[in-house]
Amino acid sequence: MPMRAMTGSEIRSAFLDYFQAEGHRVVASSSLVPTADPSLLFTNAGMVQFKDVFTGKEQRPYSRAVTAQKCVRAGGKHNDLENVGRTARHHTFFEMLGNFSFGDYFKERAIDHAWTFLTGRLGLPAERLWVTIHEGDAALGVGPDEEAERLWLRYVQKERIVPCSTKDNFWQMGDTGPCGPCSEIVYDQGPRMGCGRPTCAVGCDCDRYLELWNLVFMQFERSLEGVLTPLPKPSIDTGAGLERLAAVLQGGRSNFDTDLFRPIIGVVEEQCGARYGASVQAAVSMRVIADHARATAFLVTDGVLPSNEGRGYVLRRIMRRALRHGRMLGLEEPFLAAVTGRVAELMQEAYPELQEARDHVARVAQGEEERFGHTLKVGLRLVDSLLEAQKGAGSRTVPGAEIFKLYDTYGFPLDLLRDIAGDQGFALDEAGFEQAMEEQRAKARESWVGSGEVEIPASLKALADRLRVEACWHHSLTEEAKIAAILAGEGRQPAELLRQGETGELVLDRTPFYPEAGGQVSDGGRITTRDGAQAEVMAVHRPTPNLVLHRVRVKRGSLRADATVTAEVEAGRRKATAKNHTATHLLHAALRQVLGDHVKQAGSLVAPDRLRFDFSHWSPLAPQEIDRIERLVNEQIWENRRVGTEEKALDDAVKGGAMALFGEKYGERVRVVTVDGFSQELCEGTHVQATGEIGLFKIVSQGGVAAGVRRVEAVTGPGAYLYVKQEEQVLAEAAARIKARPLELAEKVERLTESSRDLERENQRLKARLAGGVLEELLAGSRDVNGVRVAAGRVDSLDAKGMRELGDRARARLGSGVVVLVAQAEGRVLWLTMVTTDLAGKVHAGRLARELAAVTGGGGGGRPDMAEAGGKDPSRIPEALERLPELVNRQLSS
RNA sequence: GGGGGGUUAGCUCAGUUGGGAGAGCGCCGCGUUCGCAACGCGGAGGUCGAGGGUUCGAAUCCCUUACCCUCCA
Repeated sequence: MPMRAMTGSEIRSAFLDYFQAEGHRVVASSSLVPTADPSLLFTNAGMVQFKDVFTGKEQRPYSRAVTAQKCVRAGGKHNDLENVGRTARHHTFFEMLGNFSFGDYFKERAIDHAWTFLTGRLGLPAERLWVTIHEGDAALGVGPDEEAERLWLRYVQKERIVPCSTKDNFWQMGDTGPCGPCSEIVYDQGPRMGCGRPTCAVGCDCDRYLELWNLVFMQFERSLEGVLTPLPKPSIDTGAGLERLAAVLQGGRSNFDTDLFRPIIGVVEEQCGARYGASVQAAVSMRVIADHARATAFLVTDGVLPSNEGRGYVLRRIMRRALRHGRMLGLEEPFLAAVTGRVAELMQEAYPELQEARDHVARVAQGEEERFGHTLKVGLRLVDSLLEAQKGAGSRTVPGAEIFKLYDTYGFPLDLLRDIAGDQGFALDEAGFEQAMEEQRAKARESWVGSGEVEIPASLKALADRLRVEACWHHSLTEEAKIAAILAGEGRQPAELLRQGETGELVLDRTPFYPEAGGQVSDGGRITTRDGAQAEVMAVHRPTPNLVLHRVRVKRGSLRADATVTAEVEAGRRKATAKNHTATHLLHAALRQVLGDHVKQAGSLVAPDRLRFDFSHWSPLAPQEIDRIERLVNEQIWENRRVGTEEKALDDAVKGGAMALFGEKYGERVRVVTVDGFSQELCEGTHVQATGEIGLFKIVSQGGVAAGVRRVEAVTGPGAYLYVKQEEQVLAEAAARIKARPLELAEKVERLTESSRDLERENQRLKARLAGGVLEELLAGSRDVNGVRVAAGRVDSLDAKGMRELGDRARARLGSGVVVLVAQAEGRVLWLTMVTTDLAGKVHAGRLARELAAVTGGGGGGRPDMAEAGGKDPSRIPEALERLPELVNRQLSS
């Protein structure tokens, strides 16, 4: 027996070492963001990165592998988020240890290895281990897994081999594909950890019987009809949770009592000044924070940012839950970054990327804490006024609809609302809330149409399986090729012939056309036959690796399947695109040099006329930063650095420092594009041979795309020249208009604005004086209508604002009366009517305005004391004014 | 993918039947003070996210769109 329990780190190494010694390739953990699998939110098991290997779609140069895989389980089908912290075993982030056989060894070796490792290397007492096997399933047409039972009997007594149902012990990847029975190794932690019920046994959901390791025996292929046929070369997929192993070996009651978690909890203890375990509630909060901080650190490191949809939303929920528990511990100031920092320190040996991304993670954490703080602040205000209103209405219950609105629209945490309302003696209508919630869920489900994956039509799938296209785009622009297939019509059905004027898609056996990929747009060009037929290539794409589709329009003649054609790429477009693509790599490297290593590509467009680059970065770029980036890129162009490409193994490429991007799918062999001494990136695109060809690089714009993502657009070569030229012209023209030299432009504009402002003021003064005169005139011309003073006048020199000011002054001077102003401006009529308050109820300004405007061919209205109206016929203004006394009089006498 | 809410001065935000674009803080100037803070007076600063429509008239109503917040999937 070892004197000291193994640490989590030691268990991980022991596992990898053990299987490496047994002929397994140690494969690095894949990103938490699954590559090329839109159906999966996060990597949630060790086998995810080997999916295509199991189905045979992908080949690897090894047939046995071992991994320690980072996993996240949150959101999606099994949503355990609410359980984390309350139980001993639930986590959002955990590490899965797994060994894999791809058609190599099967059940016997898998069982031997698992047993030997647990009892031998880890020293777990054999008498505490139980195993489960699949009991068989008539519906599936599968009998009990007697083979596994026989093999287990070599190590365990029959009493400790428990048959289990399909629900627990039969694994399948999806509705179709590889599947098979599983066998689990269970550890008996003893009665002190159990529920004490007489029925307690393996499978009980208490903590006594702990599932340590799941062995999946992939031995069948499931067809669409649900029929299982044996696989010729069955495979093995296993998974053991590192946290559980550590808990068992270190003798703790929970996964949180291991060295994987205690140091993280320690940081939380320091932050809030309370001891872990002092109170049950506080302990839950500390566990939640520790767990969620791990998930946050790993997810952000793998390129996920908190947002309001998809993966980012799950991350945000995890982070906010941690923050909420922080507040429950009395932590009001940002604390999460300190905790994620500790996670990075603790795990850096196994996951060096954590340390590299540490500052980035801290910034993201801090940003989210600020945003959450804001959400709470706004929410608290709303809660206050809501409770106030309820009190006013004499109610002591908060309606479900209001709770829902707070939660749904403003993101206010329900439990916090419960606390606040409770303190003030309010009850919550939680049933009403649940109902509203259920309605929203139902609505969302209804509209759900499936994941964003584009379905490939069956006809294309069949074609792809049959064909293997030869890609020539990296070494030539013109190729002799044969038309392997033609697709035409709405359903993209195979066709024999494509006639003049028709559009369709061509499959060639070899092609020089670059298909749209990695942000680079596809080539254009033409396809011709010897007998003079000609088609224009409009777009090229590649739905599967074996299938390149050329979208064409036939200009002349017709194209026939099996015909021999000449495929010719438009060289100018290709060249311009290549300049922009290489420039994109230079820009990416320059951004990282100037802004820091947290800059990661988040999206990219490479077109012939421009390039667009999205990347993770927190603040807008300062003008000086843009200058430095632009200059750095241009310096590389002036240096005329060589651009080389090279094929190598993915591992070697990454070790050599090449930039690999998340969200991209890479095979075992990758293409590395190197700009000597400056940049190295995995890339399939087309590039220039030396940076000098780019000519000139100019950033055209920069802006934000989403929180934490910035976008830069730039042009190169002739495009950049044109851009600069245009700016020069605009400048020259502007300068010419104000008779200045371009260099003096700023100064001269400054002087002009100043003088224009002076003139403006002078104008105001004159207008005011003029209005004074007009005012006197207006008052002098006022007349009595049935005991009411009516002042009316035409003021064409004033605009609407001036009229209102004049009207106000006239009304004040009048004390009691009616003011009517009318002006003609740009062929239209503008009316303003005002009535002093003492006449309210006698004369209505709105009605008066409407009636006056009607005469001049318009309409209008307003408040009883002030109204505006318009019209279209200025020639009738005098007529309208003449009718004014009559109109006023009619209102007075009605 | 589907809901809810938002976008108004440098910042935080008001702005109800559609009819004067505002407050607080900040900034500049003047006053008060030995000086500072505070205070008083004055001032600069607004494509009311963008585009279309309805109307005599739109920050306000309708449609489209961008972005942000938020919930659900």
